[in-house]
Amino acid sequence: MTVAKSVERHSGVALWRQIADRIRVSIADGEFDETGMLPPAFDLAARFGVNRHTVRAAVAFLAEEGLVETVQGHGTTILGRDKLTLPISKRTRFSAGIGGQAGAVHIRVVASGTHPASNDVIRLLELPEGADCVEIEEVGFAGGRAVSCSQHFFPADRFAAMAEHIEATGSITKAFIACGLPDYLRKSTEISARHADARERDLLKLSPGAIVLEARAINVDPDGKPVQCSRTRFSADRISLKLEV
Amino acid sequence: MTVAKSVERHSGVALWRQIADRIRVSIADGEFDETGMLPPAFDLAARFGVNRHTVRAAVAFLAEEGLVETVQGHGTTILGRDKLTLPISKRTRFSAGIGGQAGAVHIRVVASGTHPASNDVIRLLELPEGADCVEIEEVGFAGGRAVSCSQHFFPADRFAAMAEHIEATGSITKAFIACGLPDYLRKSTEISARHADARERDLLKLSPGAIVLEARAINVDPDGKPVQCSRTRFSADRISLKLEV
DNA sequence: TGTAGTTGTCTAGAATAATAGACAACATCG
DNA sequence: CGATGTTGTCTATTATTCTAGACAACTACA
Repeated sequence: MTVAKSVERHSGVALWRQIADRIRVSIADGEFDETGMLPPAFDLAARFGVNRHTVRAAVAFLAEEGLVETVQGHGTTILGRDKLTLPISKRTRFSAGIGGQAGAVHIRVVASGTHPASNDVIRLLELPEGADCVEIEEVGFAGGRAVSCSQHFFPADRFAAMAEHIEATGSITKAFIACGLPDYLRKSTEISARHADARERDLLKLSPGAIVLEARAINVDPDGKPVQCSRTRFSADRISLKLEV
Repeated sequence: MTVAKSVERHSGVALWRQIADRIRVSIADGEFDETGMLPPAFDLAARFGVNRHTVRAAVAFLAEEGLVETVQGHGTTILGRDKLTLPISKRTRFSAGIGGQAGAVHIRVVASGTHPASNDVIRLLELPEGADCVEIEEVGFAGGRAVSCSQHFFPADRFAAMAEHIEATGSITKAFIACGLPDYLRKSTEISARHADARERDLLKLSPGAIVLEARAINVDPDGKPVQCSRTRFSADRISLKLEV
């Protein structure tokens, strides 16, 4: 009763996209671990019952994602995609946590602004009614790949210049130091999992249906006063979280 | 910092499909609850920045799914999509559990056969080594919609004719009676959630990325002897499970 | 009854996706 | 070097998707 499954035509999803998605899960399943390479485009075309050019489009898409690398005359190599592990503890730092597992680590601000804090943010940051907050949306990169996207909220009175400092240093820890806060601690972290929404798929270059780990965190200064609340979504493909007690 | 998100071209996903998916979540979010109807095709086309015909394709797709119903000259009505609740207890019966919440309830056999039981099935059904089992794949309907698909395994010695009886009666309970077993009890149920695979999407008419609830169950006769083990996947959109202790 | 608002259908054309084949460019290995 | 196997690029053709516009068919309401 096993059902051989090929690509579906007229499904509203282009063949190359279906094939790319299936190759991606085959890679994740370790199907090509023996050789570390994808089969030749011609073989893949036969397997999926499509033209070689269609497979080429799929593989090109995966190459753009950074999942594979193809070199002319040689073949298509599967790049190491070991999941990064982000330890979460009292002293969680994105860069330090990921560093050593991946090459360059930095974050890039995609949007920022100052505005009156919402009720949630007022509660989480223990702000007075009507206080302003700095909101920053940022994408985290490790080893050249986007692995996370976050929304951060800081009290506007103490951290008005966070956005500039983050852009300059590529690190929240360093930006805190620049704002006169040399140390901070993780007060709480809540973790959930769900489907990536359109915004996350866009920022993290995920496929439809991809799964994200969402961590909602509050950081406090050494006196226990909240300095940051944030909502970070990690691509579940690329990151696993390790809770340290 | 809100980001207006329109449809993506050249993404490998047809525009009508993207639009259908977004309308589906808008409905789920209650966006059209005031009127109970979709906006006119012309308005939707403007909202998504596409042609009216493209929206029509999306709405036709949703209509085929049974999510909406459009009538000429009037508009497109959103159909009631209250989730059905299936109580799970010692005396779980699909028909009886769903009945009363939805109109016609029945199951349809899509495949069946008798073969030597796998190791898992031998263990679960407590069969002697090398025994045969009857395997049946079936889709459950409620109110005209497919809500579940299942694989069932029965000991072949006692229930050789299950497939015929199920096809004839549309009910497992009745088929058991026809096989001389007037009563049975639920021994165990394990529940998990995951993405629907291609087979499930096909049988249940689900979209890519849809989520299924998977229940693995064992039923026993009044003497405690296993008579059935099964793996049922419910469309998480359409069914919720209620555990009764 | 008639008017406004809506969906259904038809035609046609443009843009995109997929197929097909030929050959060039490159890597590897004997 | 030369043979083989691979990817890259080009052209051409077909199929599908999307756009565009016109008008018919239908509903609802005054």
